[in-house]
Amino acid sequence: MPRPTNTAQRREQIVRGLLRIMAVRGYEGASIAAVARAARVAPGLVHYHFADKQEILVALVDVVARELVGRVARRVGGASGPRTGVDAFLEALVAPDPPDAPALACWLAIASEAPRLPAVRRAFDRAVAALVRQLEQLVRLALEPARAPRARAIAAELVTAAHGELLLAAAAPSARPRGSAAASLRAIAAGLLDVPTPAAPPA
Amino acid sequence: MPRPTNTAQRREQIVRGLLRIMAVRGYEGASIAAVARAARVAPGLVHYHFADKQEILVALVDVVARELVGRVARRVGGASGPRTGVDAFLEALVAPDPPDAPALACWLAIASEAPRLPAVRRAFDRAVAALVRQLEQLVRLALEPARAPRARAIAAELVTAAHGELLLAAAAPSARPRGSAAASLRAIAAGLLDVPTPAAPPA
Amino acid sequence: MPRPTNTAQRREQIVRGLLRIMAVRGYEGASIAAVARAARVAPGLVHYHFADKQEILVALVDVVARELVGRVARRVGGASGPRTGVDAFLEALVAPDPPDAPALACWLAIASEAPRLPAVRRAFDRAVAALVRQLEQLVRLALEPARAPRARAIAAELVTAAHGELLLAAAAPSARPRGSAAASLRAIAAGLLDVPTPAAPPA
Amino acid sequence: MPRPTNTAQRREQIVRGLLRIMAVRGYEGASIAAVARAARVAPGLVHYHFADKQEILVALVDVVARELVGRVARRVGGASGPRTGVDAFLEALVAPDPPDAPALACWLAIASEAPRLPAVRRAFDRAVAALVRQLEQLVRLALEPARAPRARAIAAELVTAAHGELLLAAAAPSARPRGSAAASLRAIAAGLLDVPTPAAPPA
DNA sequence: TATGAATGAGGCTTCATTCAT
DNA sequence: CATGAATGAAGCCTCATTCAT
Repeated sequence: MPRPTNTAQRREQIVRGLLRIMAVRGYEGASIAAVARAARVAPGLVHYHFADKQEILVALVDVVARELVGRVARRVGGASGPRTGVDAFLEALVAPDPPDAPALACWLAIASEAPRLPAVRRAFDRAVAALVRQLEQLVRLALEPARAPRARAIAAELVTAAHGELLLAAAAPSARPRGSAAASLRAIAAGLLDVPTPAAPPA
Repeated sequence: MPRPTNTAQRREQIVRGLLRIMAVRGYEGASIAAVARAARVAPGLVHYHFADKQEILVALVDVVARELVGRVARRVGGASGPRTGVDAFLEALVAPDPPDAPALACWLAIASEAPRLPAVRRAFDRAVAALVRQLEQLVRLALEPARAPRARAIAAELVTAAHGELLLAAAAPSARPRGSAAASLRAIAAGLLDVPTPAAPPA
Repeated sequence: MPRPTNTAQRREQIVRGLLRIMAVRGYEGASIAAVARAARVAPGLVHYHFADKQEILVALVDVVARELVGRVARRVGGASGPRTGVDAFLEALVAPDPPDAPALACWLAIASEAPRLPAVRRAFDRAVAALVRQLEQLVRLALEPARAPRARAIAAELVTAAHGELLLAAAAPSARPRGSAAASLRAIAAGLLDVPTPAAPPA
Repeated sequence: MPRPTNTAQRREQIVRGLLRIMAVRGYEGASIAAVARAARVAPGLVHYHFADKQEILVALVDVVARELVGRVARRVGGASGPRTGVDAFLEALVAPDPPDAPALACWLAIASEAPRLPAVRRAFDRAVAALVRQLEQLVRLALEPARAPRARAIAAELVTAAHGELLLAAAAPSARPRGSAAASLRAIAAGLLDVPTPAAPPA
């Protein structure tokens, strides 16, 4: 077995190349050549390790998702109470420390492609579901026991709202009020955690 | 003065061609040729009426925005009370009647391009701001007077959350709980309208 | 209707570009760029008039087939008797006048691609069937009336043998005896026209 | 003298890999990677044993030729009379038992490449010449002594016609009459063996 | 000998944009 | 205004070949 495989590293390297380019130019704007350059790799090598461009994107979903989950966990770890756990989680999603900015920009770009790329959608969908479950634990802690069954739904609503923040922060920056997106999410969280769900309107 | 100009109709026609294609294939996927075909217009004519592809997209933002606002107004008009006004508004954004589906898909596609296309971003930003102001009126009615200054922020938060619903409904359809996106938004609205904003954490 | 269409001429022009290149380098060896150059046309124009490379090839089958049929008809027209009609036909297939050489080389190249390209196979199949029918008429004249029902089969056998000559003349030039391929075909024709089909062996 | 060389087996293994792929996809369609996979060999090894792709093809000519000759010999061996010997030979060429099909498909693919690859053409040419000589013996037995000098030419004509059958069976399957290609060849053989060559036309 | 990674040229195709009519 | 052809620059991908191990 003369030649040990280094596929895993190379794939990661290339995926991170896509991350860097895509954060700035989006998926369609990320040419294979640019990705290869960013990954410091010969262009031909990209298709040696990936069947096509989309496959890199699918791999990227997992990489970025892992980073998100990791970062969120780190921030939440430092939170002092149940309520602050939820807040820390949401803040991690929308108010990145500078080094996380590319990953978040990328995350949004991925979401933008997902509707039209089934394989990407599946991967993204799984990753979002994981985020929701992660948040669900924190929500459960912050919720009075009687409302525990709502934990999942509330977590999903918060994750969804956070994605709205991500989207509009990038796409309509001045249409929303001053103040951090995190503050908005805290307000929403507060509302969901404290108020019982209203009955549906009589239609 | 021979020939009355028909530029306005032609532009509209072409813009609606883009709308139809873009709702399905996204912006990059909408080739000028396909747009022209959808608009039943010769390809060459497109660049007679628009300097470049992006200009069509910018025009599209206004067209779709007008439709959104119109539809929202129509639905809200039928609402019986202040609270149902807000709910109707949100529902109009996320639960389209079938004929509105393409416009909403397009809206999301526009939002996805906005971060990287300044001209599009400006137009989109204006449109979102208009939606926020429109909702602000309804929120004000549903809010006890003492909290009126929060109306704008709450409206913005709700519009933002609605965009999160749009995004994840298309990009991560199974990661969120059963039930209509509208119900989730009602829950969020209820929380925001009834609960005072919590103080920021001590940081 | 400002701009009259010239699609037909351009398509022909491009198809003849393919003919010239393919006669020398085969189908895979005929790059779109080379074809465009041979046709004195910009590379991009090729895909304006043809969906893909294969479509040019399919169009080429018809063009070359028409030429073959035409040339054969011309040569046969000069033949003096029924037997010489058949001979002239076969000679036209395998012993081209110099200006016809590229078309015949191309014909063989087409036959070589046909097995793996269904659309090409269909077109080629039709063209060969037409040749067979054309020859059938001549065979019928040369055949004693009692054997008329064999005319079609004999024509097919002769066309087939002629394709064998084409193939081996190009692929195994020295494996066959001196003397023109035409002479060999005359011998085969003589045998088929004069001798009743033998019964199949008892197996 | 450590390690006995296994070069011969490896080459054979690789050549048979090419055979399998080429029978289905043709020469250009047979990538080195696919051949290596079919041969269950690492891609890098291919160019250790062969200087380039064409060299594998040249080697393949001999392998397939050997198989053809062998199969023909086997079938002819079972023939009862001189005439059936010729018939058996031709049948072996055009009506393969199922396990021989890939080799014949490959044979045709080789013939298609030969015109443009001199080294391949030489090898193919030699192989065809060998087939002709093999058939010549059988023809001689079936021919009345006075016509013995024609044996070689007749053999060549029959081999040529058989290649025509191969080509059109693959490229124009429905343009020829029902019934086995073998029957057509029997008819041609009968004609050539029984009828004296006609004089050339007066030109 | 053998492996699997690496390279870089080149092919097909798409497409925004321009232009002659 | 309108049409349809024309252009040329990329883009994605394939692949024979080379190379380090």
